[in-house]
Formats: sequence, structure tokens, C-alpha cells
Amino acid sequence: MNRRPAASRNRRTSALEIPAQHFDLRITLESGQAFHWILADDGYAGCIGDVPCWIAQRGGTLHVRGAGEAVVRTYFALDDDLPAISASWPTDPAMAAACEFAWGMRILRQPLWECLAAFITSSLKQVAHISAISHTIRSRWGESRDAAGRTVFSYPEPSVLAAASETDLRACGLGFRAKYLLNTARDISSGRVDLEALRERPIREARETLCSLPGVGEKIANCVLLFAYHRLEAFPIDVWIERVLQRVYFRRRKAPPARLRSFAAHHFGPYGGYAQQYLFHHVRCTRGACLPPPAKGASAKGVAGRAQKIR
DNA sequence: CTCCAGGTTCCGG
DNA sequence: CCGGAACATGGA
Repeated sequence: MNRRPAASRNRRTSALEIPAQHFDLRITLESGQAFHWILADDGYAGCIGDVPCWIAQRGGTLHVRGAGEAVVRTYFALDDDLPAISASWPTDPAMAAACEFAWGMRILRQPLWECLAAFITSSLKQVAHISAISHTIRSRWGESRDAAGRTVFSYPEPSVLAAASETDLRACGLGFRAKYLLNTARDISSGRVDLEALRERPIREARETLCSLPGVGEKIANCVLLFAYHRLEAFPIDVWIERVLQRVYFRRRKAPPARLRSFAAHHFGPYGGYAQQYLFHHVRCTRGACLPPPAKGASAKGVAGRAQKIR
């Protein structure tokens, strides 16, 4: 719906054009980093923090309405040297396949709070569910903005959600995550945790502080460190990445979590977070079909080994 | 109907 | 440190 003639949209001013090499807008916005961008014509509408905007990519050029060049370049990390980053990755077949599959994907620099909040709602949820929850929360408590003719919403401040009731949050489909989001919003708005101050802290300390927030464990902390703080060595291990590590790099489903963590930190290097996101996007899009078959007698409960329904 | 999803927390070996 | 169980919801 909402397909209207071009004349009804705000096109009196020409779009800002930004050259962007080694960049893929669609993959970047649909790889499970941010959850609020909506398809609008041949581009995406959404907010970069408080700034409503519409962005499309045609070849090596970004067409932007509503946001300035600096905001766009920072958010999409166009300053990252992607060829240099990918050159630092290990050269195994799985990594090479993911690199080719997702080439041009950038690690975003998202606003701290909205990234943290989105990932608190992410546990045991599919990406589509996380997006649905994000939109519900934004439309309920955020501020309405116009992005080149599309209505978009900012993410509500911590103080706003801190003043909401757990019942109202649960009504957004949050389930048991409602209490986590509410109590974390309270910790932020009360000042017990200062998200901005963590930018200056060593990654270990920042991770430890993030993990002190209710509903935030190591995985979500690493997602926030990577997708908001742009700590490119942060390596979130979710169910998909765990499968990749076990099946590709260990060849058996036995390595304990601590072993996976230390392996990832040493094997993927200072840009491990980028490598992780390429691997994640590839394995998720192929629903595990890109993984090697399980080692000999491994259980059939893995993705590729899932028994098909009989009849 | 069953299975699973970008996990965290709590609890006993 | 490790593995298990509980925790809600909705789509495939």
C-alpha cells in the first residue's frame, strides 16, 4: 500500500548524491544490524537517529533525501576501507564465499540506545519479529517524522520507555523481554549506566558494563559494541555463527562456548566483527545450505540435517 | 502440530 | 567452567 504518484512526495528539491564504492545498501540494511528501515520506492525510508531520510542506491551512487552527507557517511561507515578490511580476514573457503556473497556490506554506526534496545528485544526472535517489535515501539512512543513522503518514527528515549508499564511493553509482543527492556531503560535514564561514556572505555570494560544491564549477556553486548560503538573486533556468537564455527572450523559439535570465543578472537583478527557479519549473512540467507555436511555420526538436529516432515 | 528464532538468567555438577 | 531448564511469541 501507500504507493502514490511521485508528485505527492517531496521531490521539489533534488536528492543529495554521494559516491559510494564497495558499498551495498540493500545488504547493509537487510543483514540484521538495524531493524527499522522500510522499503520505499527503489530505496529505504527511516531515521538515522533523529534525522528522517530516504536513501536509494543506483550503481556507485547514493541518492539521499533528508540527511546530510556527513550523517550518511558516518552511519554507513563509508570511511571504512573495505578492501583492506577483507584482506585481513583468514582465507578459508567459507570466509571467501561469504565475502563474495555479501560484498559491499558495511558495519553500521548506529545510535547507542536504539541499537541496545533493539538487540534486547532480539533474543530468541527472528529478524522479522525484531523488526515488527521495533516498528510497534517506534510508532507507539517515538516521534513521527516525514522522510520524503513516508512517515517514519524515531526511537523513544530511555526516559520515555522507563515511564511505560511492563504491560504496555508486553502488548508490543515482547514477551519475557518486556521486563528486560523496561529495567534497562531505567538504568540508562537514571544515569546508573552512561552509554556515551563507554565510547572512551577499553572494550573489555565496556562489555562488562553492558552485561550489567538486565537482559544483556555477552552476545547482545557484542552486537552493540559492533553495530553501535563500531568496535570492529567484537564478535557476536549467535546460533548461526555457532553452527559456522562448529561445522566449518571444528568439524564436530563439541567445542564449549569459551573455546569458540577464544578461537574467534584469535582466528578472525582485528576486523573479526566484519568477518562475523559476512559469515552470518551468508549462512542465514542460505539457511545453512552453505555449510559443509556434518561430520560422520553427528546428530541430525542441525539445520541441514533436519529431517523432512513425512507425508 | 512441531520446530525454531541474532539469548539471558538461574541452578546444580 | 559446563550443561539444562525456564522464559513468550509468531511464522514456517
